[in-house]
Amino acid sequence: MTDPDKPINFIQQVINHDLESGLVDRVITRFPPEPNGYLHIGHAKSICVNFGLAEQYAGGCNLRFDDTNPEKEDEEYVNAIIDDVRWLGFQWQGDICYASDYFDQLYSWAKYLITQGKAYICELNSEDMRAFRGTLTEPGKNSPFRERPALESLNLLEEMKTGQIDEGRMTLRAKIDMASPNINMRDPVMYRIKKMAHQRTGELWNIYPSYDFAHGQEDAIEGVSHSICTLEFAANRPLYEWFVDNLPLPSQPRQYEFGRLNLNYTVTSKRKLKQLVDESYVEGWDDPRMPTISGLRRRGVSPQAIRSFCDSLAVAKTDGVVDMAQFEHFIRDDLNTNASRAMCVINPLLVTLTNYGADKSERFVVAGHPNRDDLADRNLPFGHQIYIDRNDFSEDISLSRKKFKRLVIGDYVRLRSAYIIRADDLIKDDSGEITEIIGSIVDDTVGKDAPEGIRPRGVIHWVSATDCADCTVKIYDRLFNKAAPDADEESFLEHINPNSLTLIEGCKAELGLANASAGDHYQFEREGYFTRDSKSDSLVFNCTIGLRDNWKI
RNA sequence: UGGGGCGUCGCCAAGUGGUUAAGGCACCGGGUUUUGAUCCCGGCAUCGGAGGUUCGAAUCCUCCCGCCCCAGCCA
Repeated sequence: MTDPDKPINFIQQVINHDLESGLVDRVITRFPPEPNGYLHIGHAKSICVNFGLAEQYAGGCNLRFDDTNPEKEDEEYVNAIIDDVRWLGFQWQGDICYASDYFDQLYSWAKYLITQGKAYICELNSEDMRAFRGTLTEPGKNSPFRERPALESLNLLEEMKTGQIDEGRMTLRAKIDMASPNINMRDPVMYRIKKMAHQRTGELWNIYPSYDFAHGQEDAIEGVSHSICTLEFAANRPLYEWFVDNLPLPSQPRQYEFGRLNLNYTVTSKRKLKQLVDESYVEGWDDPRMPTISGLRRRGVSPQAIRSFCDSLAVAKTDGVVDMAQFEHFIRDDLNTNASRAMCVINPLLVTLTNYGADKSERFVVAGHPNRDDLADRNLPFGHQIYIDRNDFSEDISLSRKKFKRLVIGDYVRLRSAYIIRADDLIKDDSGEITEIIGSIVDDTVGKDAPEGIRPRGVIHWVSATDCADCTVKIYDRLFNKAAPDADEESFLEHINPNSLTLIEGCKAELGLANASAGDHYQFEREGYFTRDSKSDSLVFNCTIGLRDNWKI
């Protein structure tokens, strides 16, 4: 799994050092999502880093829900996250962990800190607390409650816990340093009152621990050796360490930060993705245009493509924006080697083959993949009438064969895996639209080179007009038409691409496709990669991504 | 502005005093091809800036410039 040629990243350097020095004997990491939304491609990187490290070092990785704020969290998200991690192919160590499982322990550690004179109940309201905190350039001022006797704080904390104090009236704060240049160290809140039921602990608690008071201790309880998070938590590290140093923890985890993944032409912020869902800009968290794991899955992106992409990313401290094209490369790369080939005519144009009897028919057995015989062969019916794509025919006979490698009247083209045909005539309706092409086959050309004197202009796909499956195809474009939708002042919503979804009905697919199921990947030859939509009962295919298209006029 | 972090090709990114400054994506040429796909060949940077140390610097020092994060009882 580990690429020997891939350079060692800075976290691996730290781990190697910790292992050699004996500081650590087993590498334990963790992926700690808050269940307040669905996982997205950015989380995938974190998942790959954490589970990947555990795998490389034969350690373990925990899946732990950081459920310390019932206000934003929901069981729906918990289940979706579990599904996504599993779908990506990762297995966590032991049982799933929850911060809420540690609420009792956290609470007793809070009391311990009060006893040590290192925490106190503060009655400043949020507005005053902000004022007392100072600013980036000015130090803060001590809370008037800072020196309150430990016993008093202990009693008040108990009252907070049991619901005797109103929300917002009090907090438990760590007594650190109101003059610290690091604002996170200016007596941060450890517990706040939230008289709210928690999806796992119910009505048991009226107070909930803050992220800072919970995270490092959760890591310590679980024996996490390397707690890897994203760059924005770097300023919280001194606080993380302060709790680790001042509490009688079972282990001393260390925090390391790396740059989170950013992709252009999309947003990776749970808050923004939730807004897109809540305000119906998309159909849901799993809308195929969403950069969520579930959206990518429904779109037809494979777990392996996501993992390959994530593995291609550097674990470093630079915060860059990765080009969507890089992700697309890995999607195509995976699909090209794994997707079965098939034919589907998206804009059907009827072709009647005059020299192929209406009562005649054949079946061609065709490979499912050009270089993989483990993928099942296909059975393609052929007959008197077929469909080709309207884009594969042109009335302009002046187009050079180099410029237009498709069908024109009087010239030949190869039907993929079938006959060479010639277009002889066309029929139009009253409005001037072409309704039918009249053509003919060249005998004995299936699976054989073109006979002397006949040079097909190119190869086009087709489907039997009588033996095919009607289907709908959904083509997606980027959700935003600006590379950095959330870069400037105006809302990212201003940059939503109004044409991100194109629905095309009346497409004609080769017969076998009628049995496709969601999760199967196909390459519709000359078009792109598709998968059956998991949310539709009828035959609907989502375009995962188009084939690369290099030709220019 | 106080603190923390980061600046190597259009994008991502190796590089830890001596290399022709990896690799991938994108792009541009050319070849193969019953998918204008795939595949194959080839092209593509002097390292944010200015000084300095050194026989020698992307790598060390100094100053400057730019970008990101922190002033939620969010995570």
